[in-house]
Amino acid sequence: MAGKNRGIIDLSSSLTDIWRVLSDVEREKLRGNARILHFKKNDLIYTEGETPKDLMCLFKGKVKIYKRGVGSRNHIIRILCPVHYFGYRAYFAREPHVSSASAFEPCTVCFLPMELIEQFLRKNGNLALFFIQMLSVDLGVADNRVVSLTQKHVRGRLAETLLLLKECYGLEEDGATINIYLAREDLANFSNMTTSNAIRTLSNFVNERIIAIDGRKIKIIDEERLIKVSRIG
Amino acid sequence: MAGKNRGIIDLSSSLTDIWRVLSDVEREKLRGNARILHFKKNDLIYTEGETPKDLMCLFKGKVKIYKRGVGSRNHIIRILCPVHYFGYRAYFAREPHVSSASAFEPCTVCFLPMELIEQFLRKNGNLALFFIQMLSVDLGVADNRVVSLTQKHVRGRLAETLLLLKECYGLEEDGATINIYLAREDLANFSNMTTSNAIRTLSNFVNERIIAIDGRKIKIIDEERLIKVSRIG
DNA sequence: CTATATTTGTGTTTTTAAACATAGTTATAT
DNA sequence: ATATAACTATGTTTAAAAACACAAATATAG
Repeated sequence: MAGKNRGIIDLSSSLTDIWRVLSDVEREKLRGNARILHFKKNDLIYTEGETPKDLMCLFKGKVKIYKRGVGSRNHIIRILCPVHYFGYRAYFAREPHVSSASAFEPCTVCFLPMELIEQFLRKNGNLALFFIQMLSVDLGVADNRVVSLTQKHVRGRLAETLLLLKECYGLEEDGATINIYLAREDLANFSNMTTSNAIRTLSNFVNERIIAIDGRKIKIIDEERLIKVSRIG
Repeated sequence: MAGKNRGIIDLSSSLTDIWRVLSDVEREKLRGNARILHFKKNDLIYTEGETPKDLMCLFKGKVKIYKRGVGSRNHIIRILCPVHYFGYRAYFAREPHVSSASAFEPCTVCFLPMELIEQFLRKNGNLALFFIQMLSVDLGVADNRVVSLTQKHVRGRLAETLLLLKECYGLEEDGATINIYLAREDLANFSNMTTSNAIRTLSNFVNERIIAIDGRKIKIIDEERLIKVSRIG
């Protein structure tokens, strides 16, 4: 795990979701145990097999959660934007991490000891519900995603990924360009296809005037079509 | 939702996991609100789009949780054996069911109102942890499964499924036959392949003396090989 | 700023799995 | 008990995606 520097950050405004459901005593205790780390582009935040110790909260930057697959093919499980919590599932399941997390771009992450969190949530029903809800939503997303990834064709999968990226990271000032700078390989690993297929399919979308590309920047020209392609393949 | 008859069943011995973490007051309240229903083979227990109302606990029988996919292709997300809880995820995520549950064979299911459960777990940290753990384990399983289903080849996926079935439902008295009676179509839907591919690949496994089949009954002859095939494809 | 490594783009070939067709078999309902 | 429907088995064809190859463009490190 790389990362350094203790930033001067207002926890109460950054950890909003959790902060809201904590008591004053809990807040104080948490404040004293929070560590804030910075990661450079491509830095590993945690990795498969590691023992989970902290609840992590992405304050700034973009993160991918991914798994080693067959051969050297990675699979991106999900992508994160601020403010989202991660890294806690494996702790609760009492098992090592089954995935890795790394920074797409420079990130600020807050680390909170899971032991403390577990201690709190045993007494604090709202905090417990907070985790139950996050896990429940993520499990629902996973259930839906597996059908898309296994049953849709390449075009449908890539279209879905582009829409997810837009959903997660939003658009730039032009109201069309997806606000993330991704290698074709990441696009492929998030869409269950080879890099060449991602490149080729992206080119096809350009020819069909569904998107426009400028290097790694992707502009959505015809969202209706993209949604349709995502649905029917 | 089909089902009938109020069975005479000892809740305390059947709901062991939850029962253990409840207070006496909670137990009494739950006892008064539990409904026990019986389902016939192939009966639907709940279905996609329905509003989740109950925590369900499988007392007896075998259940599949599945999703409608592209075209008429279903995807089996997971299979359940007694005693396992299900149907609560969507309630916690505050959304309709994204999956359906149906009975592989005659089943006994206990229904507990989710409102009551949520009310309890807000005060009862152990109950909250119980759900957090179940969700965390299931999410980890889902994360692993998606890589298998998307990256392994047909042989590897089917081998993995056979091993999962053995894990879940165990073996018959002969110590080799998997204790479940499944159509090839279900096998296919659980392994992300077409029915013909499930049939063909099963035949191949028979020719290779990895398994033996007698109608729908599958006997594992060479588990080592099956594990190897599951790993390397 | 330049050299080197990585990524992107395209064409071609090969492999894998789906789709289709059809016959035989087994369940199921009446 | 028999008719009907559903499932299983196998061969053949077609389509989709992976693998491979290589040139061009672009990042990145020193």
